[in-house]
Amino acid sequence: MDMQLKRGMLDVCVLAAIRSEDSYGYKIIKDLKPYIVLSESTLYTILKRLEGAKMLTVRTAEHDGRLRKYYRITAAGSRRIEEFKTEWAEMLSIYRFVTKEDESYD
Amino acid sequence: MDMQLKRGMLDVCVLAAIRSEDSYGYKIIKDLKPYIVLSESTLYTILKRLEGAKMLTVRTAEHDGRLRKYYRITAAGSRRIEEFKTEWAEMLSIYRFVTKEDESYD
DNA sequence: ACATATACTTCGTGATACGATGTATTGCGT
DNA sequence: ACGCAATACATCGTATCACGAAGTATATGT
Repeated sequence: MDMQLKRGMLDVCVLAAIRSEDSYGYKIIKDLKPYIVLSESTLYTILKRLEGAKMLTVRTAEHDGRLRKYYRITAAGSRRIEEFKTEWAEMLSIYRFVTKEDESYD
Repeated sequence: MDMQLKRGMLDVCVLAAIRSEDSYGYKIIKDLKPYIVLSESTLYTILKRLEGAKMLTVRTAEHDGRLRKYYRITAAGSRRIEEFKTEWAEMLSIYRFVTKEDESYD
């Protein structure tokens, strides 16, 4: 999968991964793996960016004597997912343009 | 439209714009405008990249006493468009994951 | 004891979209 | 005749961003 292509989906994928319940870095990567592969350095960069944009909040909690950072989606984060749905319609229009058969010759 | 999202589509859009007949920079921008807006600096960067990847060839021709650079798609360029169709299936799978309703609570 | 999995962090690099700016010609309105 | 918009291409610098590499530290299985 071309990195450029998935680029715009990454942020929204991470938000979707924490949508139904709070999650943490390692788990997010594993949950997303069937759909999109991303490295740890990529994920933590994204999490920081989303935190800066107030699309998620962070809380540190101990689990089995080890610290975990749990991420929770905010209203702004949910709105971002909704916005993405709109953008997808534009993507679809572009897709149709690219894949439409050439009708100049037949 | 979020730049990140359209990023992966740009190259393929440009290829699609010259697919049915040779075209030149200014015209490509106008033809793509209904689907995707890109600046001249962006387009010429892309055209150079696609030329480097041998997905298109360039020829300079005079038109109304002014030089134009006409771009023609190659077999590799057409293959790139076909490849994109496959990638789109992955994009769709990601889209479904992001937009699927949360079934944890009802 | 050692390897593997879990868990998070930082740094550097390469790719790339785009605004700004520049050059040059054509065509149109007044 | 003059100015301005449109046509047409090019270059430079910058900001964003994904990711590999490397590091730190703990838990668990063999």
